[in-house]
Amino acid sequence: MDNIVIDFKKEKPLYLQLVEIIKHRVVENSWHQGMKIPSENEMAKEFGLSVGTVKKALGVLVQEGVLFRRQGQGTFISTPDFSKSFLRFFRFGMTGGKPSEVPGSRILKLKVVKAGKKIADVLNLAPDDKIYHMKRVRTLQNTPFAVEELYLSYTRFKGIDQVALEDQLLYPIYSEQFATPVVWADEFMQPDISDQETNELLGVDKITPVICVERIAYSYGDLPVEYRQSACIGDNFKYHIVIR
Amino acid sequence: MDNIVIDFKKEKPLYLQLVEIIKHRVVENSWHQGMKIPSENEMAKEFGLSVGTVKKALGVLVQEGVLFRRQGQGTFISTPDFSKSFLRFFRFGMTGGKPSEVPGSRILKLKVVKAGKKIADVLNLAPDDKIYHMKRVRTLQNTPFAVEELYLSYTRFKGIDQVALEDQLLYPIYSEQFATPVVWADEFMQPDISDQETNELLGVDKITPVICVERIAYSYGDLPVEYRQSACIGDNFKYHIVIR
DNA sequence: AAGTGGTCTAGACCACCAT
DNA sequence: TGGTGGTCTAGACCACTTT
Repeated sequence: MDNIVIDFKKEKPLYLQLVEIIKHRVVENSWHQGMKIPSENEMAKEFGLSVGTVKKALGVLVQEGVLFRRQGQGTFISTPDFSKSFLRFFRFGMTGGKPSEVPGSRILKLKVVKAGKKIADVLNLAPDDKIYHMKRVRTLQNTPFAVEELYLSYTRFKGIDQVALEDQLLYPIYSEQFATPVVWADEFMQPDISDQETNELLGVDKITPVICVERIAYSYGDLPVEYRQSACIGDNFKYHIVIR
Repeated sequence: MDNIVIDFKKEKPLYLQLVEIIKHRVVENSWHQGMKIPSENEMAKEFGLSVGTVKKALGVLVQEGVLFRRQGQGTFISTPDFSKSFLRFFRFGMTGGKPSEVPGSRILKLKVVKAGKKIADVLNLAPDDKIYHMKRVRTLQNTPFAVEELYLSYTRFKGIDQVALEDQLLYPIYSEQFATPVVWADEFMQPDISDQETNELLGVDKITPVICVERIAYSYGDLPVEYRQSACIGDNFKYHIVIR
């Protein structure tokens, strides 16, 4: 089952085969986030490759963000970098660029419901499967900036309604209490204008621009584990990219 | 003046020095877009480096998008890739993902004015310097989707008011008629709600979400050559990123 | 001092493209 | 056929970190 050996028949470059093997080990969680992996020399021996080929494979994985390396220490499994997230703005951009404090959260609702067609599709479940449906308001310095609806697989996160979630970041909880680290995510952003209910929850009194962010968060093996819809106050939202 | 030689004293890795030299040649335009550059072997000889080191330098430049390589043919200077642009969406996203036709443009205004403080700052000019100020409506299938204001250095683009710009893409004109290719760009995106004038120009009759995109386009040597503000109908705008 | 990754070399062989 | 980039090797030496 496990392709633990390199195929020297040249059907595929050796360094790309090694890339696949390493990714596979990360996916099946025998190597986990932050962990140090074997050195170049050890892997060269293990797979019968030259050090140069191993270096090349590791270089690819560093480029892809799967690994990071530190001279004199070793090679490690990365955690995902949310610095490009649309939501990140609210944590770092609103107060003028400096990293500010962790946002607060007030839970409005956390119930077990049936997934339904759309959510089931996104989370790769059956429509009749049970899910957690959470609704919360997020704040910075006690000022609300977003209303979020979250959808989680019931079987995977069974018991999360017993955990204190108020003012907590969720991904460390997924990782530490449910053995489900988030390793990458897809985000979609759409502009809209605020409706009555959102206005009330966000404490706004007239029509304002709103940023709607959808995020699908994935764990190892491209397994979708969380679907999230956020409606954020768009007043000061500004997103930046560089085109090269 | 020209750092045409590699310094072997190890103040900096040799391959990074070569990266700088190649970038410099691109910047000063002695190597231009699309052009084939010397082969690995030639460069190794020219600079007294091993082929491996040249390969590494070229690999970095491919990663950065400065070069692309084709086996059996050679190494070439790239053109920038606007596929991540916020504006690109309107060309490719609105009709359902398939590449649709080039957007049309109706010029509303094209005048020479003084830069003023803000534009001068962005375009690296003096506030009293003259600039072109253009305003145009952009359309897809004869339906307006954006109002754009553009600002261009007068000295660099002198005579552009004599060129037929209606329904033309500007960057090929900058490149071919004014020897000023756009090689990268900075974009900022902000949501807003439509005002009266925008509504009229875009043919909308009530308050709708609007996406405001600012773009600063740069030529070789990080020289800012165009500043552009676009107000786009946000109704169907959806932007996607992957976080790793 | 031992182990790590980072740089660099000089070669070999291959796949691909133009002629 | 000759030139190009793509892969791979087996070393050497260096800079950095930990023990």
